[in-house]
Amino acid sequence: MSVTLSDVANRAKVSPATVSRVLNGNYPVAAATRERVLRAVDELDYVLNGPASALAASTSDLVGILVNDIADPFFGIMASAVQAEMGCQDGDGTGRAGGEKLAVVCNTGGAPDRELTYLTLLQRQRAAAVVLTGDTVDDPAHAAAVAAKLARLAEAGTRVVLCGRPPLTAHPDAVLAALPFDNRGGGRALTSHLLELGHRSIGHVAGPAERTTTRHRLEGHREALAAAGLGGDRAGGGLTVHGPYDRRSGYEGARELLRREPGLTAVVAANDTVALGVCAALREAGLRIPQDVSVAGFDDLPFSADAVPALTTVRLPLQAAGARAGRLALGTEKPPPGRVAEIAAELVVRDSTGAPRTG
Amino acid sequence: MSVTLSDVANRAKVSPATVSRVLNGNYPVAAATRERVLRAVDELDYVLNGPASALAASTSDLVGILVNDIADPFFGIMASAVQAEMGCQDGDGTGRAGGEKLAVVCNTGGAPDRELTYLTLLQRQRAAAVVLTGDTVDDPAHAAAVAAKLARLAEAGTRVVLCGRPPLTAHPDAVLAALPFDNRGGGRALTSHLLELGHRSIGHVAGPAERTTTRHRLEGHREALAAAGLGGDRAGGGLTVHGPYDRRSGYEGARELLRREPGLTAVVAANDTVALGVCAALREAGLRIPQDVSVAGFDDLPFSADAVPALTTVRLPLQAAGARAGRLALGTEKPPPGRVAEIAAELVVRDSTGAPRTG
DNA sequence: TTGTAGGCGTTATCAC
DNA sequence: GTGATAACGCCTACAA
Repeated sequence: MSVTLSDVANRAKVSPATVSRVLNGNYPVAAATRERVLRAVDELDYVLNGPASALAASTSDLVGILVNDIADPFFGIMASAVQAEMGCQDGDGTGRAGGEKLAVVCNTGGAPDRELTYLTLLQRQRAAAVVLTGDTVDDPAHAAAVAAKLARLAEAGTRVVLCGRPPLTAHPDAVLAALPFDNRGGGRALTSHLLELGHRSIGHVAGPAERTTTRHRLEGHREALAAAGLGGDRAGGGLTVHGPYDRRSGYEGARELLRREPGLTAVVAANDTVALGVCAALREAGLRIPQDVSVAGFDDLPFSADAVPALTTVRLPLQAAGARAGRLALGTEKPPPGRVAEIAAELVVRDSTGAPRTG
Repeated sequence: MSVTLSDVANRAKVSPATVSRVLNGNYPVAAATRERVLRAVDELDYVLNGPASALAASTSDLVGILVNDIADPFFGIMASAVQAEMGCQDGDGTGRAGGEKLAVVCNTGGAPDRELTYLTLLQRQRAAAVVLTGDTVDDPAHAAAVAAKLARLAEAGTRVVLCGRPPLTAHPDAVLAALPFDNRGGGRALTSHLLELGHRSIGHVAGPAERTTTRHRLEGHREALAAAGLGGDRAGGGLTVHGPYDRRSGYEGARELLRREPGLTAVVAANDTVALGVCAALREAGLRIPQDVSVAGFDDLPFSADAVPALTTVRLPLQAAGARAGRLALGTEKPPPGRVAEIAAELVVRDSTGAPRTG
């Protein structure tokens, strides 16, 4: 079969225990012995049996990252940042992977049941940590189920970190740290910006109706409107449509908004991708951006700066947040006081917003 | 500690072996017994210990997916497609969902050593399968190292599939199947298209110099030029610059090309993202697309259709290729004859290319 | 500093 | 159809 620890032990003329100790490195071993063992490992081309050591140590070196949509750079950037923290640097230049954690990214598609399924799978693997990114379904039953699952994971020693997702209400102590994005503040800043430019008829192509992120961004939007004395029906949804986080949703949403209110002078999109769809629909309707209609996105993904016109949006430090979540999951960084640290959102004004057309 | 198989066995008043059998579903068990066991599992909220079963069965339910850059939709789309295939497929019509595989996405950053490190990690986990996506460094030493590693993995029972990567030259039998993209054909089609439009001075902002994909796309480009009688210096690199697969590379590459050859009428980019950067630089130089300069991308990522102007590019069926690779890795689909099936690339002509300005 | 031995939770091979 | 019982490969007190 495959070469085992005792094979190495025999070759190096030591006990299996000693081999285990040099491999794990967290135990004193004589330099000469270690040398001999390492050589044997190399000669035999030995690779540790992960499952066996996970069983014996009752913990694995797997770290799970849950994302809604891996094909969306929003999640890709965070996942990448988390993974980058998992230290791929070999401890002793031997090219041997030392305290290496394997970051596994799990694509839930945003489906509540898949989220739970993956959590169970990770629990089964006795994952060392789990990072949940993105928002979640805004439903008490699902929230409770996830919270319960996370509580069990935490109980079993898995470190749970929330990145860009609101803290748990049910078992708040189950998560090591939560790094929610300030979606509300971002939404408020964006709409305030539009109001300051003079816009009074602002459409909103929001995200999926039942998601926390959608709700928070919308709340920020409405707070800004209310602060400007524009409450009531208009803020209540007359100029709001919902849809998924894709280009098509923006395209169709904009057409629908135009139908409802041809006098529209600005559109806020659920995110940058949706904003691109909005722009396409607007152009198709013969409207110039921003002369006729202003458009704003959210997230500030890399392509937004290159859009034509360059997109006004709200920057979320995805890379930084992911990196921090990764360190938290690894135990490299201390959790913030209260275990919650809100991530600030920053308004980025570019060329897709301007003063409304007069008259 | 945590609840184990024997706890369930006790509660259900059966032996651990029986519990194992109903959980794995691939063994005859009396309906009544199964019922009782399942109930006990539910009541105890039992979750299988993955490492333990992997150890005993000497195989895990992990499937590794290696990608160069998870934040790049090019890889995100493939990874997502592979992962989508890992869903619960019923083993033998029993209906029980047991064949869940955990797809783990590993971000190599395109670095050769990280590629090997991840392969070792996967080997350590006794992964059931490994899917390698994207291209690789065009270096014999590294290719040999990877091939050797893959051979060991295959030897240990891991199913190896190559998706969008050229077949191995060293241990061709180590991989179950290779699905290389027809980068050469795509490159040829693209440049032919430009030549047919009348372009004679075509710049090329290529990918990283030492990668197989870069080489193949470039070869296609030059084949087309040669076929049109435009060989020599121009084809040899006078109008070719290299850089990473990002927007900035396109931006700087285009500026450099413009400096070398102000009379340029077309630019071929390494991929769609790079093409966006090219467009930005061109516009900044006061050039219209495609009236003054035509631009073409590669891959046909979702945003390309929304670019302004919509990008002419070469479509790679990333989603379909990923799905097929996933099925191959799972053993759901038969490997192609010869274990190699080239994935066709299709020219997509949109608005960013046109006839060159006359005079 | 190093060796010995028991156990981690499952699966698989026998019997019954 | 079901129950004992050995592996599976490694970790970790405990001894030496």
